[in-house]
Amino acid sequence: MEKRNTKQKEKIIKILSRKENHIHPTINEIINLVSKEDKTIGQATIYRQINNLVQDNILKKIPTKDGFHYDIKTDLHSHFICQKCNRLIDLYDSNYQKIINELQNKYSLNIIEANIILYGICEECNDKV
Amino acid sequence: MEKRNTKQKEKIIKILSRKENHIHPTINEIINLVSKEDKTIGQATIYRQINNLVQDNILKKIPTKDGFHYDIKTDLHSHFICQKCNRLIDLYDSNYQKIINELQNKYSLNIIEANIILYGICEECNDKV
DNA sequence: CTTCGTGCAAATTATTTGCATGGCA
DNA sequence: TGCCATGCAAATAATTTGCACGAAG
Repeated sequence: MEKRNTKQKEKIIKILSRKENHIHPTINEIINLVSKEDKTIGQATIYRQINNLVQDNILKKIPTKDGFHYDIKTDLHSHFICQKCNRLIDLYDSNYQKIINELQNKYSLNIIEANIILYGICEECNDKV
Repeated sequence: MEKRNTKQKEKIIKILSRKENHIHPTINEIINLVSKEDKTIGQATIYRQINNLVQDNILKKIPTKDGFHYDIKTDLHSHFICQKCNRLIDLYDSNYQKIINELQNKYSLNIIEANIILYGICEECNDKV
């Protein structure tokens, strides 16, 4: 599982690490972000590196109804997707861990990862009506 | 939004309604189930009907890391996917609604739907080690 | 009778793979 | 130097669409 450090990999991580890019991009958005800065990086490389980063637990792969999004943050939180404006918003709640613990005990599971996605209408879109 | 009742649509609903098929099938599993009983139904029709049923809230589309699964049940519950045996298990917990309500208030959201997916190792696979 | 849903095949989109080459360790 | 990661293009997989026709209302 030894992985090499290439300038392609470093550039992808660097771009995804920027605060302004903490937008849970899809693979296409990642391809666009990367290509905008370096047109020489092939998209197969981006696919391969993104999959590597997910395997190495640097990125989290978030399945949604609209396809996969990627999140570089790793602390336990959930996501809200507005069905009007399509924004993806991070939600934090102190009770997640409690619920997960309860479920672990109740069903005798070993829970490693949680994907909690809520769909609805966000505050702004609600106000606009 | 008027939809016709065709024998293809009826057959698909009938098959998915059977208890033994409450296995959160993927689109491919659905295509197999349907084709096994009626080879004359085209797969484009199955794709189209499944999407209709999701739109009409008869089926729930569940995004997971391994692609979409479909669930004919509609009551609030979450799913657990065992990363060893790949089983998808339904989990029920009375606190979901409470958490969702809290998040609604805290973030001023209008939450319409929740997708909660937990990944880990199930009891049986844990015991096998 | 009119219009929608269907089956088929082709088109499109998304993702993976084979291979020759250059770059990292 | 040896081997892995890359870029490119082609292959494959997943999903959607165009069209002529048959069936539902």
